[in-house]
Amino acid sequence: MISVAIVEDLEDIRNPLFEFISTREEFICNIAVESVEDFLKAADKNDFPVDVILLDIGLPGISGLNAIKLIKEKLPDVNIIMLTVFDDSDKIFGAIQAGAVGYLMKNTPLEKIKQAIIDTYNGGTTLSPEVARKLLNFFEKPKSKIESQLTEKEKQIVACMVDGQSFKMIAANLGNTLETIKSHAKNIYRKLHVNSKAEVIAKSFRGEI
Amino acid sequence: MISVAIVEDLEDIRNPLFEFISTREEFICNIAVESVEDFLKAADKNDFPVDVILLDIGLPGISGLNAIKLIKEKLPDVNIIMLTVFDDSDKIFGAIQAGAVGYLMKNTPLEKIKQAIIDTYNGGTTLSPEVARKLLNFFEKPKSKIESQLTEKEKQIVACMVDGQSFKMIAANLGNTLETIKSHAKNIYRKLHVNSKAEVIAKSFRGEI
DNA sequence: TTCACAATCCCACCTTTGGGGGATTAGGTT
DNA sequence: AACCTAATCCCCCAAAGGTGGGATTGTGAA
Repeated sequence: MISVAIVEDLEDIRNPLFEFISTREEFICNIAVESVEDFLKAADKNDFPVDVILLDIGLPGISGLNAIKLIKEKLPDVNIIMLTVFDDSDKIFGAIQAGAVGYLMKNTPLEKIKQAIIDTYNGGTTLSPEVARKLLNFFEKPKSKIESQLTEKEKQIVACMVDGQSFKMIAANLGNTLETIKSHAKNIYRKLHVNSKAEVIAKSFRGEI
Repeated sequence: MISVAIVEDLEDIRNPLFEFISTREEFICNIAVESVEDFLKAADKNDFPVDVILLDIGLPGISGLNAIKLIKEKLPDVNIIMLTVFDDSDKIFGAIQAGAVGYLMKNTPLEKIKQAIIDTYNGGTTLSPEVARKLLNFFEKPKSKIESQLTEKEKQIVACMVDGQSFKMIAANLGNTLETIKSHAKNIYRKLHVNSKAEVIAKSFRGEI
């Protein structure tokens, strides 16, 4: 019997999923929670080892993406299948690199989800067709970088931000005043549609710049 | 209606496959041949554009693997699904790099092959679970051995920081006060020898946490 | 039983950052 | 000439972040 956990904030999705899985004789579902925080708590109390986790990628609070690393530290051998409504390739690659082994759209028929859990448990993996094609495309030809809309100077400043430098340090390093760097930062935020240095750094590391 | 071609030397496999596909109303099969050479000849004479090819990877003469390149020169937009009896990762990667978009074991049930053809035609792809897992393992980051000195709670907060969240947002998401998060942040900075959120995010993305 | 430490919260004070205005200069386009 | 943009700098003010102190509770190890 395969022990399955569900981490999904929307009741309309979590409840039918729980209903389905807990009534299959192949599965047992001791954990069906709405957040990563709740899952980590539940996993501590649970006697059954968790075999497979169905994890929403877009959870509020700790996102499913960041949760993978946290969960794998606690449960290194668990198989994580990501659930998503979007076909978001950035998140797909993030999830894969973090160690997820499956990636399904939420509208996947229940019978296919069942098969995916079984395949995953047996060391296979299930990707929705769109996700699989994205992976193959990655291999076929090195991805063409999206031409950044940032100017040369702005890219330099982003690079300094990514190093963890304060505006003051950036100004010193690039030979400008603090005000100049602040001014550039404002323009960078506008172009990237963000409003903090933290978001710029995150975007940069995700390859979105 | 999807035009499907079959290139497979073994009659025991080719004939049932042809029987199945040509009797589905979704498909038409004008080409069911035993070699790549025959396929290329048939493709010239055929009026129907070929949409999907089921191609044996281990053909005598020109192998399926080498055939991909040849076929794609003549029919650049065709979708090639490889058929194999072996779970041979070298051949898998070769086929993918050459431009195949699907990879199925020959013992795959006919209904799944049907679905794979439809998915492939619609821009998706189908990999058998074992093949998919191999691909994912290729992408997965080797996990760092450095045991994090951060507590569970602290790791959660770092995960939120990495998402670009403000302390206020983190407090709301984790159900704490702002002061609690600030207090944890202080401890995180001390443990990681940094003094800003930006540095924590940078460290995290570099896998140094 | 002490002791350490994680987790929770609070206050005060200061620095950094973000958003809203500007301005000037230099370089190109139309 | 009129216009745009990049790059440089300035001011002000509010929001967010960082630092240095606390306090309390609970758990688990020495």
